[in-house]
Amino acid sequence: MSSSNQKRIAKTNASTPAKVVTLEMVAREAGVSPATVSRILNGSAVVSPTRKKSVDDAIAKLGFVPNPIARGLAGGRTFSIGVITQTLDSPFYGSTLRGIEEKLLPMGYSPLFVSGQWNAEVESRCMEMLRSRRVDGIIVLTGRLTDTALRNYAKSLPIVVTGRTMTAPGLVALNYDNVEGARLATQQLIDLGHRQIAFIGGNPQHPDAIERLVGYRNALKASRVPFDQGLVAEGGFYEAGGMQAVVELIASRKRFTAIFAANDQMALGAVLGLSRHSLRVPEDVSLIGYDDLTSSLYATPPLSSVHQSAYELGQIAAEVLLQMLSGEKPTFQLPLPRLVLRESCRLRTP
Amino acid sequence: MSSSNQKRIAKTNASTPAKVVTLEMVAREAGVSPATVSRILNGSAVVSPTRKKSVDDAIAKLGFVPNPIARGLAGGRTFSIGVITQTLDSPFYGSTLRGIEEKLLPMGYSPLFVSGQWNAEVESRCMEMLRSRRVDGIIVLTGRLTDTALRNYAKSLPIVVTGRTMTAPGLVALNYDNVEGARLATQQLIDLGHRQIAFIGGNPQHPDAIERLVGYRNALKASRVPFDQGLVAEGGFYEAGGMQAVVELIASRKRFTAIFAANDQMALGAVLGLSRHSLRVPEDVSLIGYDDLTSSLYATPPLSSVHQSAYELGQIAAEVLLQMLSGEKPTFQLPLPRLVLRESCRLRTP
DNA sequence: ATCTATAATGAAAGCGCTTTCACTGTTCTT
DNA sequence: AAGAACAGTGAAAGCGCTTTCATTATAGAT
Repeated sequence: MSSSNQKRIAKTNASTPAKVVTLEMVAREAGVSPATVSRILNGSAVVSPTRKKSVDDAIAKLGFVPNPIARGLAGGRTFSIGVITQTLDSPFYGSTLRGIEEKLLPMGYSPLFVSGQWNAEVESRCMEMLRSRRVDGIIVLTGRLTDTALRNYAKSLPIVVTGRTMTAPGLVALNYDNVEGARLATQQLIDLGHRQIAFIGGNPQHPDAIERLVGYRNALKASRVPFDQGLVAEGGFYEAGGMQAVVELIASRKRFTAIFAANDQMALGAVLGLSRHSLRVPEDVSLIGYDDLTSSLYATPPLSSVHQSAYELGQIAAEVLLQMLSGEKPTFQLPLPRLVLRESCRLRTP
Repeated sequence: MSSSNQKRIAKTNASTPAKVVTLEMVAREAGVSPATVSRILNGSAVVSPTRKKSVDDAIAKLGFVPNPIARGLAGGRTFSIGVITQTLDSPFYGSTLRGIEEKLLPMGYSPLFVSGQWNAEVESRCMEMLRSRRVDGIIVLTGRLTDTALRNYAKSLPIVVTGRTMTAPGLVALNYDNVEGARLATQQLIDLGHRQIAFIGGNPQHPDAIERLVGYRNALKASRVPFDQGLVAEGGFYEAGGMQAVVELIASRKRFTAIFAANDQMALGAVLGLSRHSLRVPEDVSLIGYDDLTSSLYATPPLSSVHQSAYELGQIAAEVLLQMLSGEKPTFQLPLPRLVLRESCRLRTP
């Protein structure tokens, strides 16, 4: 920061002649003390209706908007919520961010989004940054921090974390039932007559990936279909990996008539991989994905998928955090995963 | 905000026993005045090397992190940048947000993302919100605000806006050359022998949509291919619209052998629409999209598209704003749109 | 009617930083 | 060698709020 910098700022401000209305001006206008105005603003004490009225009038007349910065300094509350997402451009979490924003803004809170990039160290830095910005609470979308680390952060700040199952004081974890979702998808393929069902998994360190594999295996076992490690490939949760996984699967000469991919992005990549070998979906291979992205509805063919509303997840996370901040005991109900059948899977043709 | 709320907060803070290191503690530790520490932090005045050293040591020893809230109140600068995007879950702008974040964070600035939802009124509210949060500058990603409105906001705050061409004091506009990009795509289809080239446009109020139509027409004119209004359909920039547009085009019984879609999402929808009528890409219809989304690379077939880096756009926008904030004259170079040829278009088969 | 508990208010002290202002030494001038 | 100019520095006054604390007015108790 050069000093010329500072000067320029000063100049910019000068060009905006004292438009800002302060609480003190409201107090003077209403003929009360600043303390009274503050109390009305925060509902932190009872104020006589007479004064309340005159203050409200003054606020309206002057168009007063409280300065969140000053509130933050004085009161310790900044009305901002830190949100650690992993990448800002994820088709899945993007909707979650939208859900969070939509719940927060009407309540006067602003989200502060930062990307952890699926990296515990980066996430820690984000945490520090958010704390230094004095956010009132934090929402963590999955990520790679250890439960212990989170538990620790939760000592100083209310936290809502998605994508894991754990409990700790000052922390609530929100998790969709991945095992059940994966079971549903696999069971559907079994019901369609498929027996050689390949599984394209995500990053094996990722809890979602692990749980979905479990669901896949559970379904197989329930129908006495033997599990075959050779039918499991890793796709890293991105399109490229899904495509690569299919290519490897085919190269291994393992027979399969269906694929369950642990997310839609990999499923989409798989479609391309299959087509490279002149295999069509669903004529030659049935396919089910996971997440039910908006774009999956318009894939060719439209992709069957396990729906879990990312948007709703965001809304719930925000709501829960708001409840924690207001001292209520958080209550919530996560929707169950459900299978959305479209055209990417069909009866096995013998 | 109930008073129980306040109490709860107080309690939460109490459980974090005075971990916060303040500038004053650093000053005491280093044996200097707070003013000196501040000057070192901001580089706002020359300080003797001796004291600088001892202050730096004290900062390191105590692990001091300046409180941006207090800085905001005292200095008028919050080191936060407002970013008005339209939806947080856009596959295109998502990358832009990432680009912005990556440039801002290392410089000590934090982005504050808000969604304008392609609605001028909502955007105005966002603007007010950002101003009330005292952001140091604002980046607007396209949006629907009038140029006049922006010009006005720019009087009190440096602004960078993308997706339009305009000039104003305190404002810089960044715009990709949509006309040229659309011309490139259309020309390519013409070069491949196509003469009946349909155009699926976006929302006709959207400048991008208008400019891309112009580019399409320019290319036709340059090759003396007559323009046919019947080959133009509107797809609203989403998959659903792209699909719908194709369905209508087919229903109108207009012949066409190629389609240029004004963005990839519509192009992807178009693929599905075509397949509904047993038309394959590229065998029966050649297709080129716009934006070159990551997912387009893994579409089946991989989609040819006009590449314009959303990510880079974000980076440049952030950089330009930073330059403005430091009083420099902003310099930048927007990359030209370029055509990325993949498998969705081929020579016309007569 | 007198005393105490309670409700409603204002004065004033910060929150953690920046910035002006005034004050010392130094280094140049001439 | 004496005065001017300047480089470093600290004291102190805020920034716009919240929150204690003390004070006064009012209701309730005896």
